[in-house]
Amino acid sequence: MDQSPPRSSSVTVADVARKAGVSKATAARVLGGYGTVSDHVRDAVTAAARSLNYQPNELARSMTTGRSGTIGVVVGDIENPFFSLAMRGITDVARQTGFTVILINSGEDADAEKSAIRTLLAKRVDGLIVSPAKESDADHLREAARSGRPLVLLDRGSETLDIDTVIADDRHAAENITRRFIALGHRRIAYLTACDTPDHRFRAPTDINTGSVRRRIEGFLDVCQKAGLERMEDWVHVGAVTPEHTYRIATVMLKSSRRPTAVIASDSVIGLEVFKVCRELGLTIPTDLSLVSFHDADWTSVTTPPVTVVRQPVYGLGEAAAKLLVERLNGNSAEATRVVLKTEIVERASVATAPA
Amino acid sequence: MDQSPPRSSSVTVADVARKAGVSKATAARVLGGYGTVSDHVRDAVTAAARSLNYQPNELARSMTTGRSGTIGVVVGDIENPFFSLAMRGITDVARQTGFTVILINSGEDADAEKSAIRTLLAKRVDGLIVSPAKESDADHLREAARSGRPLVLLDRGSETLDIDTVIADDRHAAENITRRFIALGHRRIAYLTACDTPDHRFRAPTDINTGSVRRRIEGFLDVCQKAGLERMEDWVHVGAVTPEHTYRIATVMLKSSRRPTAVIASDSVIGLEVFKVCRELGLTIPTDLSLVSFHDADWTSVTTPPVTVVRQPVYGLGEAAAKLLVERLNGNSAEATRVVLKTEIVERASVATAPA
DNA sequence: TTGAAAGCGCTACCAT
DNA sequence: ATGGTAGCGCTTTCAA
Repeated sequence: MDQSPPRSSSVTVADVARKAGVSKATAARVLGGYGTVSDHVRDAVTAAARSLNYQPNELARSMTTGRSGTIGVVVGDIENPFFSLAMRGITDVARQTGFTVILINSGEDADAEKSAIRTLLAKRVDGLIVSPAKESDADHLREAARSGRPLVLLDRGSETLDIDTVIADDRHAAENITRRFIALGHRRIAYLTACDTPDHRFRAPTDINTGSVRRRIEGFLDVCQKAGLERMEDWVHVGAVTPEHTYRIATVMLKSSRRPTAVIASDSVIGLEVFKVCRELGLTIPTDLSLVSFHDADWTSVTTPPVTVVRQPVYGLGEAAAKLLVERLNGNSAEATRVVLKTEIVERASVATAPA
Repeated sequence: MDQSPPRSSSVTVADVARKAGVSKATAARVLGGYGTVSDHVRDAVTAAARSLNYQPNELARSMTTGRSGTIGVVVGDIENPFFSLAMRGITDVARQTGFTVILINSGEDADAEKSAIRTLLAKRVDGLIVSPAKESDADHLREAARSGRPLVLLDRGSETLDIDTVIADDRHAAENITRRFIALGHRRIAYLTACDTPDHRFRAPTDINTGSVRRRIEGFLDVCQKAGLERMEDWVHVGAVTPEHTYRIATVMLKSSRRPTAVIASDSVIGLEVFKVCRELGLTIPTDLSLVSFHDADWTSVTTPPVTVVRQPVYGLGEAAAKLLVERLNGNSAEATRVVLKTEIVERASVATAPA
């Protein structure tokens, strides 16, 4: 047919139109798949496009339509299995509905998150899914929500924010675990979280900026209080931001003479580290220490003993968030929804009665 | 000052220019940070922009400059720890160099990958990082490379492709493991991979479309052959595409009367499943079966026994790919590079001499 | 230093 | 059914 097709980047509708011997408008109609064209012309344009190796410019398309077919996602850390699985849920829905995903890691840093949202908005994403690092200053979220681009909060988000949110019933899960521990005679129960406070000490749930974790700690403290356990705030450890930090915190905690007899790990990365420290210190699970971790990570089922976990519907969280966003994009403008997905406790063998 | 700022989406340079009492061109110069402007005018424009809450439209900017500040990434499955870690390396470099990342999952499907690349190109990404599902038909890769947008292949890519590539020394790693096994007296050594063939049976390395895996199997077979082991092709199992598939394959394999005494798992998801099946069948590692897995996943260090792995510099793979891409974007047009990162065998306790 | 005007490639509206 | 044309919001000559 033709010799070497020209560099694709420069072929425009105008070129195709010229080659097909029709107007730019007509060529655009068939290339863009809108309006009405006769079969004859359609074939001619299609042929011309192919022979020129025409590649549409989505940027130009977005410019005029005002829609980019893109959704922006801001997560704490894509390396964390929690987020990578949620991301899978998001991207699956995106693909099915014809959207493309821009991903930005905030590193759980509020400033980075703000700039990420600004960048995404500047790139004219059609909507946003954000897993906010902090909820104390949520002005950028409110602003984003008001920018006209739909915003859905993932896994976090406080009740005070009038924004679509998809979370798990973290509080409920934490309450269940705590009750179980207490029923088994545990009194020294520790909670470990990556969330940090300015002075790395915990005083009250309001110190915690991450909604999902705050709710869990509230549930934990509530149940403890109702059971007559006092000053359980002292057993909440914050700042397990990296495995190294967790290692240090867990080591100090478990070497203490008044060490806990039960531990709740706020995510699987923390749970893994606690497990390792136990080994290192020669503590036997569950005889010496009972352990429950949030997130049903793969490793939890192959350890000896396998560890009891809170299974969160992580993929479903991402999926639901994306579906909700797409609905908004399709014009659903009902008031802000709050989707709460059920968690489930997977009993394995890391929980036992408190040592005497 | 002003009353409620207008909906940000509609504020353009023209609006700012009008408010600041300068021409559109001048306003654009300060807003875009190019050209020269007097301090006085700069201040006026900046003030006007702030009071109107001006948000630049990157789409329009990209239209005229031809650069979008975006790189497209196509991976097999972001849920896989391997890819999520590599992705972390990529996004970190991207952020540092002012780029934004569009992520598409191919699901290891060649057609999906093609359409992903097309989409990305249509969105005018500045460059691409792809982890190709198959290498047999790499026309779309060649075409992408010729489109003028730099392309870097991640973890995979054959020698015949004249495209920038970042991989690990998989072959070397596989050779080492195999030699070790043979030295320990193993003769029935199985290799399990997710890569599949049309009839789900393995005959020769050329059946394998994924470069990294093909290289490993080549290394495996080579060492076997030199050691005088014959028909080791029969011990290569393909099609462990999901945990369920792996479960089935591993179960059949390990229940067989001529079951292997050593297994090499081609990734950590497969390794985990093999570990589970061993448990279920009551096989003791390493007494009954030696196990080595590729990818130093978190779970491998907490099992009993902990499992020996090939540690690949996964984060570094992503990082190197992104750095290489950014160099290209900055004009480096030397000929295609092939970066090979070193792997390391992490000795743990899942390898022993062959059972008698 | 500043301004006017011409595009970037496409869609969308209004005629014909 | 088809063509002409006016933008989208920005950058980038070219003059002044």
